[in-house]
Amino acid sequence: MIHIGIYNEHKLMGTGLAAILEQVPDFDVLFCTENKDKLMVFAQNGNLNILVLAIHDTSVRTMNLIVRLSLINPKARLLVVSFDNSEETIIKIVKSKAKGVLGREASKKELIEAIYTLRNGFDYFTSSISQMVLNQYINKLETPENKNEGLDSLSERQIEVLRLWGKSYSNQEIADELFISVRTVDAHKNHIMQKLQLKSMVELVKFSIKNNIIEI
Amino acid sequence: MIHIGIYNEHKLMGTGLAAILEQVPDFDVLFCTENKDKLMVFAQNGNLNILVLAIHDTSVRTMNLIVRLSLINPKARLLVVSFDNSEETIIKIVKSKAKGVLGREASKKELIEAIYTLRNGFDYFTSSISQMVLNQYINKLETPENKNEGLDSLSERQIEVLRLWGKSYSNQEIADELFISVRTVDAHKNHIMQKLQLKSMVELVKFSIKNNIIEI
DNA sequence: TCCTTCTATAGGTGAATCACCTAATTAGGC
DNA sequence: GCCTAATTAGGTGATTCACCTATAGAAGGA
Repeated sequence: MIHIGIYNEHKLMGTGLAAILEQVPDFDVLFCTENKDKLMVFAQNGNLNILVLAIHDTSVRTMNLIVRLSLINPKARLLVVSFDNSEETIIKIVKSKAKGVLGREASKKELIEAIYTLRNGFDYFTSSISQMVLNQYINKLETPENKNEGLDSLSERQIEVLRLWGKSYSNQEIADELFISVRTVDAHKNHIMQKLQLKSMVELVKFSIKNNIIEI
Repeated sequence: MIHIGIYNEHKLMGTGLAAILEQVPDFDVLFCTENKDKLMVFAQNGNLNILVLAIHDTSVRTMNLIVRLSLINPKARLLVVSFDNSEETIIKIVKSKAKGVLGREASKKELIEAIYTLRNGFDYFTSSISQMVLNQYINKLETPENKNEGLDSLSERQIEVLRLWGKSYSNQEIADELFISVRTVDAHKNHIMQKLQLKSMVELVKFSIKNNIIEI
């Protein structure tokens, strides 16, 4: 008997998952909740084998939730079902201690397969996802020099310029604010673009949002 | 016997909904798909009474899908299950010809109740949602002048330009893509900025992200 | 210590874009 | 028929972008 818990912010969908799993004789659904606090209590159950987490975003809160769950009950293995199966999201989930990941294209059969696999002590990733992870790994190998793509590679001054620019300041306004020449502001932006390998201002805005420099 | 069709981009969740509905003796699940093209074919089935649509975003594409579905088979009443139950989203869904809306907090019982209600010719909205709609209606009365702040105020062409620009296309590239002059592209962007009362490109990117024109 | 690398600063130049306009044509609504 | 909006495109000057170069200082390694 495999004891399973379900968490889904979308209550109806959680109930749906439960309905699927209850069809399998080996499976026993211990709980199914859309409430985070209740989840934290239920998750401490010593009998719990598998915890199915359906997530709808990849916010810091959500990722922290996964980490916390893996800490409060290491015996319960985490199976994350994610609607968003972009490369970025998958990497985030894998990093956050999940033992298995299913994407939006997963089938009922795959869900059941994944649970058995996790129960047997192995990790499970949907084929499309494992391919993705592999690609990511290969890319890492191919660039021995870490591209240093993140915020860390930027200097304080560069971030400051980016921050003001993100507030819709013009170059002139930024220059006035920082008591430097407009050309310097321009140079800073150029250096940032070069360093981050971005093609356009649109991508720079996206980067800034991802890194919490610009609020949306 | 109520004949039901299910569409959910998240295949697993669609299967889950099917599992719930199959437990009800009165219900007959005709199909359950995550494929838009197949949905379009299945939806034409004359026997179809209820079409359950689980949606994960409120992009123009998704809303158009709802409208199209209501047109190709007016007999099949649409029940939309939305993860996002913000006021904005609900209004969009209601506008798009859906006969019923369920939010993320809906229960299995409510789903079944909603289907019976729709079958009987009435509309169904979760309580939290109907309250919201009411509030919105009151607000509308209070502001006779439509603010027209959103995506709706933009023309198809303007959205198209915005979409390409959001893909980091330069004005010249957009012009080539759409077979128009660079100046026209520029004019479109100016009109967009004016209409939306945006101060900078940064704000335009934010707007585009909020409205699912740019993916992040 | 010297050498290298990174950073902050600022300038040059030409192309592209922005921010203001005007304006013709067309389509839709009242 | 009139009015409004959309699409198209051009003018002009300011601003910014995308390439460079260049200097002074700081940090770090051989």
